[in-house]
Amino acid sequence: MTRDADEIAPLAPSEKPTLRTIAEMTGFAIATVSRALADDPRIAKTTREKVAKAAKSVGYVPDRAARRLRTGRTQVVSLLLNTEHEFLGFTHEFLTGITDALRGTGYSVTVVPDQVGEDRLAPVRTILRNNLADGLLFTRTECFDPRARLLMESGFPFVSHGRTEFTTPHAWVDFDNEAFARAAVHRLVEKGRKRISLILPEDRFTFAQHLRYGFMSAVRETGVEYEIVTDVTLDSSTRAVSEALIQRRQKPNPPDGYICVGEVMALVTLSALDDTGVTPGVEADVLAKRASPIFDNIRPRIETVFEDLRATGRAMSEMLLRRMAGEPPEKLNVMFKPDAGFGDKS
Amino acid sequence: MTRDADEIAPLAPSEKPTLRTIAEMTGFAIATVSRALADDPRIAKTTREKVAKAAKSVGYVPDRAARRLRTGRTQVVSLLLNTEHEFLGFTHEFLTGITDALRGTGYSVTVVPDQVGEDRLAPVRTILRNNLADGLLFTRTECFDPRARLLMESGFPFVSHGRTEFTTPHAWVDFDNEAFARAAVHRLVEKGRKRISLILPEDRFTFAQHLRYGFMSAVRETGVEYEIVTDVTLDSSTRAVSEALIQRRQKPNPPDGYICVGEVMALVTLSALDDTGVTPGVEADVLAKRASPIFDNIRPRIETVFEDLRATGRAMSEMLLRRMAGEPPEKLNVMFKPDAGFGDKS
DNA sequence: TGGCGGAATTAAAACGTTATAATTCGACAC
DNA sequence: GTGTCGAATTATAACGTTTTAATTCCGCCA
Repeated sequence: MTRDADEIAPLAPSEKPTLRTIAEMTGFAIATVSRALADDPRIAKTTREKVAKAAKSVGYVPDRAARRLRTGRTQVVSLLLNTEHEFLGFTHEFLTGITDALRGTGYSVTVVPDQVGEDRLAPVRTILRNNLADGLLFTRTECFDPRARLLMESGFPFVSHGRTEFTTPHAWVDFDNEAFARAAVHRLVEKGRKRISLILPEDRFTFAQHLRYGFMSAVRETGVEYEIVTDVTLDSSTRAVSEALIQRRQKPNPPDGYICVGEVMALVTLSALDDTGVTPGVEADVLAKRASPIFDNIRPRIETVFEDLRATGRAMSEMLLRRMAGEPPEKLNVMFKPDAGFGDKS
Repeated sequence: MTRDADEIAPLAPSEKPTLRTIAEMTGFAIATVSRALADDPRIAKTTREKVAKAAKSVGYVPDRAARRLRTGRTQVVSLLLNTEHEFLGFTHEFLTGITDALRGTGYSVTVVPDQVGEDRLAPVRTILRNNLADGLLFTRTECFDPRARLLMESGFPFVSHGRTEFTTPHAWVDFDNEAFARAAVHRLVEKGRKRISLILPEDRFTFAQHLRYGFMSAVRETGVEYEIVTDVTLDSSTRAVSEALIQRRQKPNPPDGYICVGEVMALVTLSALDDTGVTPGVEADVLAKRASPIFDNIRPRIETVFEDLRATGRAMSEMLLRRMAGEPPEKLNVMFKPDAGFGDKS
């Protein structure tokens, strides 16, 4: 195999270029080309440059299947996506953040459904066993999330949206729901409200604990009356929630302040108030956490705190990249704080 | 290699099972096992059964990377997802429908961002060139969609959400926006409205044509006055739309009927009316297309028509499976009709 | 008895990589 | 001159499949 000077043979431009193509163009062996493209210092600098040039000229892109077969790395990130219930726009914003952060990294995202009602572990098992991804993102984290446990045991890179209560550290991104709940109570008291109502997520979710804690401590600090709705959760149907709220209003001593974790709850609450003849802002106040900008267009206007899910998705993906690169999880945590707080309309 | 009677050797259960594992267990050659698992009739029935049993007992799952390398098929479906703007819940519902339909097929979905403002062809090119998927789904189809054109030229399986105006047939799923617009006009006239306003998507999108056509023909039939807002489109920011609507109300002869293509438009319209002191249902009426159930909780109540995006995602995926199996696109079309129509609250 | 045909199975190559273990070759020390 | 070292490169095997082209083996006919 003669290698003639500095020239690059202009090969048949027909088929999809492989390492072999470049090897033939440059006269080097396939192994050399592979190494050169990986910028291996054991390959002479001049060689590396020549190879890089040739690769570029034919638009070489490594074959994912081949690389995956050889290395066992998939170049895929899986997202466990809750398919039952969503805060308005959650999926969209979150996914946009993820694809944003992954752009140009060579990783692609696959979406895997996660049914909270069913076995949440099953999809994780499939991914681990069949080696379908190099890393995992998931949401709606539980205090003792079985997925997190399994992934930690397996040493598989993942980032959760929400913390767990395990002692072993893992990567997470979370919103400070404790601060949100606390701020909401204080704001309602400030507005002169006397009895505050809250609907929580199911107990098993970590953020339920944070919300409860923030809520309760602010309630104690202020001495305001309160009630936590018991027969209904964040995941109940809007109809069930609506009925529960309406029924409550027909009993004595109804709340005059509502804290809503998410847009859907806020809309349901507003409509329940409307249906029972209560005017928000007058006889009662509603405060909410929102994840999309549409609330600017809801009337009556209500005060909200913004959870930036696009930024959340971005942060989680960036962390996952670092985990997959081998970085230990200890310092990979981000807590998003509620913005300046209630009262300032955006 | 002796094959002893009917027994299956109980192999070391440690590592991930491959064809080789099963070959060793059963005493057959790897090629035979491969064929047997594919239910190739050239393999003796008894052999196929024995192999199937062994495969099941070790929980064999074919390695995707290897199969992909060998066959060139990726077992992946890509979804081009608009990341700029969404109707509320669109992404969530649509994606849920897709993962629903793909469950158990062995296909997984990857999400690729599609920026309408940028080169919509770029991600398609990447997918084709690097063989990143076996099929493609996309939304926000244009009359002469360059993506559809390229994919048809390449013979690559795809299903679009929305039709094109190409003469070559391709698979699509669409909502009958023409019927929606027509029904909306008629309903508003029925309610006694005299001047009807519509905000359209950008002209290049096919559904803009359908909406316009349905709107205009109903307007002619009824002789009602109308206006199509020109300085603003469905993709304009909510702020811009809001301002346009408010400004219009301050001029003479404002509309008293509004047709809204999507939830966001409806909310913006409602808030603009509220901000200008107009009470929906009294001085004006708002009709909308909705894609999520939250509208039940919007006050004031407005009449809506439901576009089931989950079913849309499901239908598109099922079609794509058939396209990928080699079925010609001629008959692969589904048109979702607006439900019974306006007036009946769900 | 020899040969033929067909059913069942298998050996081997290939897909495009990467990693391990050579191999080449010139420089330099003795 | 012989031997050793190290830098640069390369041959080769392997990852787990599918598929093409053998090969085995048996029954059957002449």
